[in-house]
Amino acid sequence: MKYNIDTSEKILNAATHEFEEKGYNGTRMQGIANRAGINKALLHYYYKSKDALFQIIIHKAFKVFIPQIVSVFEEDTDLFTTIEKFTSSYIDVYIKNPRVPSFITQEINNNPERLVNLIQSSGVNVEIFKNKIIKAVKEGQIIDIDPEQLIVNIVSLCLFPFVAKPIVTKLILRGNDKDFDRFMEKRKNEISTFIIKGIRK
Amino acid sequence: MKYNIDTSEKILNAATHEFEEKGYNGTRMQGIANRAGINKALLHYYYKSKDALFQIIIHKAFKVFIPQIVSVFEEDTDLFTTIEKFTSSYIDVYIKNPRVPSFITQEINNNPERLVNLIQSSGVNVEIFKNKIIKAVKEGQIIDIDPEQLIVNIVSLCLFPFVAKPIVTKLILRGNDKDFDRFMEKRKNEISTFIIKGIRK
DNA sequence: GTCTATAAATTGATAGAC
DNA sequence: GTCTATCAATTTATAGAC
Repeated sequence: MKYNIDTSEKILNAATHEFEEKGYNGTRMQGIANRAGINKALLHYYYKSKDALFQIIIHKAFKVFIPQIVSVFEEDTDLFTTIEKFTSSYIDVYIKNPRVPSFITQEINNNPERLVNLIQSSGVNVEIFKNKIIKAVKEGQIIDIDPEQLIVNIVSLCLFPFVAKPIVTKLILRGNDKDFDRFMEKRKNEISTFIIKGIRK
Repeated sequence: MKYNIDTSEKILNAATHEFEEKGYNGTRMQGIANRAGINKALLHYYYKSKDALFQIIIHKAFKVFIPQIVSVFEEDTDLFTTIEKFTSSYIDVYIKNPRVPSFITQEINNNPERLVNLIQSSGVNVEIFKNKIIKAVKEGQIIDIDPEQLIVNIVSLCLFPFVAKPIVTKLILRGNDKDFDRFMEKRKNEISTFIIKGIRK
């Protein structure tokens, strides 16, 4: 056998954590090796280069997280239900993977093009969501709001708390990680109420 | 004279741009020198080390941006006016300095403690804002909402679009930088309406 | 004050033994 | 498959001439 699947997994796991915490430029191959309990040479045996390793990880992240989001878009329900489902499942994904939003945010800065391409090739189609909003406006269910503004509102309210987690935790909640988790659990269930109240006619 | 103030400024300017674009770990002293039109040795003559340079810049960023925010908190106006003024001036600051939110976000990941200390020592007191919200709830002006959730809502809606600028621009607006600027100008004037509608009784 | 040259340390990657 | 040793390139920082 050419590869030890267990070692391969250990490396991928360690690398994921390192990249999530420190970003691409902040991560050291030595750091990944230490975390995986192996040495640098073995890293290069399993994964050709730092960049190759990174690309595998970011692809994997999107393979996991994007489909859950897309499926909600495409369901044939009314706008309010879509918003409820989207916010709830979106926040839930990141409660279980709290470092991913920061990871993605760092990648936005380092390589915006790659990220945009990745999302687009993942099959995310914002137009479906836009059309649902436009329809709701036309039918008089919600106030006259730009679909773009509303979408940005929804995503901002879900994602930003994770990106600014230390600030939210220490400065606003004046607490610890447990407090943040409680805060986000509550948010998961309540944020759609805030949004819908803000657009309902 | 020991320092050429003009050169000193040129360096600081170049370094600010480099750090904002590439983050601490992505920035090279050579890159700063190139941008400033001088050489590396002179960088170290004016600023002891990369880290020292970075600290000066991030301190300066906060000295500029924090007071404008704090002042709005402390004004003795009702909650709705506070929200209107805060969102408008907050977004306006970042329209003029669009890379700062990403810069700060990166620093959140690299050194959360330093950032929290910096903000606290800048005199930001969230309690004043919290109390204003609690009072508005008690007096029946707004629905029963957690002050923490509302504050996070407000900040998220203002800041996140800047952090995710490339995604917003290309994926949601399907446009360019000009479109993003228009989008944020509109947002600056309208976002408080959305927030207030979401909490008003 | 500003430059060239170079030291000193770090880091991604490879060679080769076992 | 996994390791030690080492290379080659990069990068921060300093020494010293002008």
